[in-house]
Amino acid sequence: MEVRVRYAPSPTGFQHIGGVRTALFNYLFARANGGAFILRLEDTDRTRYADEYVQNLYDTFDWLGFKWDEGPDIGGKCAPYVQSQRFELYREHAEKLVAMGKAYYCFCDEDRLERIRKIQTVNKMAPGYDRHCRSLAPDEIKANLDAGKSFVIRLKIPLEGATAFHDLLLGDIEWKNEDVSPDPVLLKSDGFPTYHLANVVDDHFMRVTHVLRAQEWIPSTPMHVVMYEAFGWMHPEYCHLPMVMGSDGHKLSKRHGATSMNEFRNGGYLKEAVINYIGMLGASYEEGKDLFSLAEMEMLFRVDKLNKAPAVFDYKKLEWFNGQYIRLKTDAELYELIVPFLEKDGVVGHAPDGATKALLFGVMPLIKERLRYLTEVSGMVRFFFEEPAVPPLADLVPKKLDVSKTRAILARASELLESADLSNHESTEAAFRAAADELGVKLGDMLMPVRMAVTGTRVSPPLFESIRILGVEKARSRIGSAIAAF
RNA sequence: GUCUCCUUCGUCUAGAGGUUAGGACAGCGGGUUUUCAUCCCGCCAACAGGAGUUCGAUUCUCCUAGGAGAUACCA
Repeated sequence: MEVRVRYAPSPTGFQHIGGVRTALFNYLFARANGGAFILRLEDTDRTRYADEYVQNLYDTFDWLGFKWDEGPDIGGKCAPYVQSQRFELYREHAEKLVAMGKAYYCFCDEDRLERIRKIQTVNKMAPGYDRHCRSLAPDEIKANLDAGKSFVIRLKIPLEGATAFHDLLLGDIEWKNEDVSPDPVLLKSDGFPTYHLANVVDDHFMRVTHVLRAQEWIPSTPMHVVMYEAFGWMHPEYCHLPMVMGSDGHKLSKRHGATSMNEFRNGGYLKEAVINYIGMLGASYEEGKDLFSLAEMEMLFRVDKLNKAPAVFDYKKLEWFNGQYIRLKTDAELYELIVPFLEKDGVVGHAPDGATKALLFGVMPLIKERLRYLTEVSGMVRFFFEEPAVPPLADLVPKKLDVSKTRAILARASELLESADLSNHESTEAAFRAAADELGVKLGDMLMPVRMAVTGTRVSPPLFESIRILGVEKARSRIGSAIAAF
């Protein structure tokens, strides 16, 4: 039987780490098993829904480079893949369960529900519906319906016994029926299905064979199983994925730092780093190897490689992955990645001209080893495009040296640069070293004032290369400005 | 509160009934070096606790503790 899995996000927020990870694992599972990966939009929560979230979903996965085999945008044999477009199907099936005596109309309003909740809390009882309408007489139901009273449809959870299911990762899990949520709502009063109904109906009709989802769904799995049984359907295989936690051990959320993929993308992360890191969170593929491409993970993914315990999201380790992948890029690739950030920061104009591009290509090897995030690029290369402010004296003069010495260093450096062959590192460095000796200072102390004058910062790409790319004339003029400020 | 799941260095993890319990990130120290990085080397650091099974348990079983998740007309 063909393996079919799905990622079924609800467009009620921006795509975040947790969702993307669930999507990744489903995607990998499909690829590793030669199956199909389906995207389904679960837009049944009309109060939290927004179009921009749907757009964000597409943008995010487009960026990551995930492709689904069936989905709202590309169709497929089980279309439509948007739940709001399958509206009738759910209603019909909810009614069907009522007809079969497996579900019932409930006319309890918000107030009554609120009241019983209050009583339950006061009496320290487990909160939940009291099944009041489960035993309504047929004529009572008919009267309510005829009166046009608003209703929901609730699933009858068996009052006794237990419901068990097998989890591919966790093994056998059994729940006493009395501990299953008492008669969950299937169809809301607005006619929309709840997640539970829509999920089960769609997974059935879309012939989903494996449900890989976060462990927070474990408690609702028994009610899903009850529903499948009520319908007389086989339920899919379940695999509940370990959750992603923040550093405090709680479910990862905004307060732990960036969580939405937007933030990572705008924050200068590479998709390869994010995918690699997320794919390794709660899993391992091969001892002694850390870097895995998406293609490699597609080959290697197996459920028994997953860990059962929740995993803490480590931004430091992601940062390391990011640096690794930046270093793996060719100059041309890195250039493409970096330009949007330079444009955004106003370092270069839109659609850089040939000269700018050539300059940046020259700079690429200098910054590749230094970037941790693409966002850092502007700060590193700005001095190539803009005149840095003349540094204050205090920053120009190296520790232990005085003003006149520094002035002499700058003058001498400017002189050396005039005749230096900057394409030859050794000779340039040798010349500066000799000059430093002459002046009685260390090479580092000789170069730091020059660095400050030319780049405007204490930390910069290698000086000689930078000057070569910038142009000796510009460099000397900046040194001149610094001297003039004394 | 109740139910369910989970438990190897700070973090992500490998591991097997007998190992000096391995790797990676972080941290610390050192080397290379014109700054910063990169790169290289080294150090620190873990089997939650208690019973049981066994010649031998970190590994198997049970209990305890701790953690997490769920307890909605949200997913």
